[in-house]
Amino acid sequence: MQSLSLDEQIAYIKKGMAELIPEQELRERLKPGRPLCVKVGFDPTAPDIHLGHTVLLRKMRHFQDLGHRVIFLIGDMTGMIGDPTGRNATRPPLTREEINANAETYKAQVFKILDPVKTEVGFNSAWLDPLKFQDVVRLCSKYTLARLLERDDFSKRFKDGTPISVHELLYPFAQAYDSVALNADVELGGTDQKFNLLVGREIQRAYGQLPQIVGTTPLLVGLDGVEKMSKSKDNYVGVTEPAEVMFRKLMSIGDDLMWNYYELLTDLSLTAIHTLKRRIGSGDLHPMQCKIDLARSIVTDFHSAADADRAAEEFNRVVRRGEVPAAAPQVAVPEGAVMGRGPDWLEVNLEKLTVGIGLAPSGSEASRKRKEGAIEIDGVPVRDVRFRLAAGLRTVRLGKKWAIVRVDASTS
RNA sequence: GGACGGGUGGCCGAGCGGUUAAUGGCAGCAGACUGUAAAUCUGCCGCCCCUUGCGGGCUACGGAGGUUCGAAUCCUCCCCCGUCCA
Repeated sequence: MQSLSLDEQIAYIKKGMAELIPEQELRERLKPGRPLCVKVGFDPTAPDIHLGHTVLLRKMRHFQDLGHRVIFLIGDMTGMIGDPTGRNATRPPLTREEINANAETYKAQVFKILDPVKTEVGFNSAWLDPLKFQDVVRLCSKYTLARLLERDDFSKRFKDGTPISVHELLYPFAQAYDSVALNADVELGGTDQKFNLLVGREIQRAYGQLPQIVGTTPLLVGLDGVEKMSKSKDNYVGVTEPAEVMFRKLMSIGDDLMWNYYELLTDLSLTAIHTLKRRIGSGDLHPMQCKIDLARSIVTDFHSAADADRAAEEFNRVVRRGEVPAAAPQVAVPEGAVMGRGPDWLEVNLEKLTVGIGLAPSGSEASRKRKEGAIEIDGVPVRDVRFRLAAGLRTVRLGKKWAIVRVDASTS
């Protein structure tokens, strides 16, 4: 990787990046070939990582690939302030215990992307804690209120009359001081972090350092193709989800979104991605195959190639051929569903059965689905309430949910 | 402290005394179609019971009371949220 030309390095870095400010400075600093100090701060609030977060992590990894030092900085001190970014209200600060717990969760998930050997994990309390009041005053003297109010959320809240506590104004300085403490060459963050990252440049300058280069990564669009990926929108893929689930979720994205994901969630170069596009255009590559490859690549990152193969196979079997999933749970007929018995059969109430084995959330829902003909037993839609199940293993399906039901007539 | 406006099902948002489990949109679920999808079309979209019926019951329109044969719709008090004036 280090044998790449300067242009190639820049291209590698710029791929999937929203902004690089300023690119020319990065070029200059890359020239001597010394490892740069790349700093990325993480707010220890929401440690449940999904693919949206991995865009930034992947970019960090790219810097590692190029031989640079990457600092994974946990903002334990700033977490106590509560980052006002994107908030229209004051954020409740976290306790020490919460912060520590979240930091651990982070570390457990983050190394699926980052190279653990090349990653330095740090806490900004290390240098923020010992600061004296006069140090803080000195830090604050480097910036003006007017500039601070340029920031969107501050000015909006100020105009609207929503309270802004003074300590919130300090947040960008704390973050900027991190850059000073580390003498960072580069700081990365999401596009929403742009303001804070840029303050870092000014403060570093004021402390006689070379201002850091700022790189922002775009927000990842969620599976729905519209809103940004977020847990609350339920359009996300969590990095700890099982391979099969990840695979299936990824296959559900629209074809257009696939290119965006290729750019932000794989290490393929832009030229390689273009080749794929061209091959689909010429009919040489099937779009579905292309999406399968994407899903496989992402699943491999968080599990393994073998898991990805298994997931792909499972996808083929269940979704494309409509066969029973390997992971379909095997369950007994719930007692409450049994209406009658024979020597080699069991008569069940279909609605109670589907609820009892977890395919339907409520009796009413089961009843509706039954009337819609959505309940299948051994591949045949069943609309009868009372249904005779032959002894043995019966597969019951309601939409995407499956269960293998063990029908044991002999036991009374 | 004062003056208005508002709180409806996961969300947005109609309804303003009676076919109202509550229009419509979004989200969701199922079915059809397809290359998995997306898009499109169709049905569903509170819970429970009986069961295959335009069945029965319960709960629901911020909370608590009240008026009425009957209230999400009217009245009273309370809580909460916005806007404006002090």
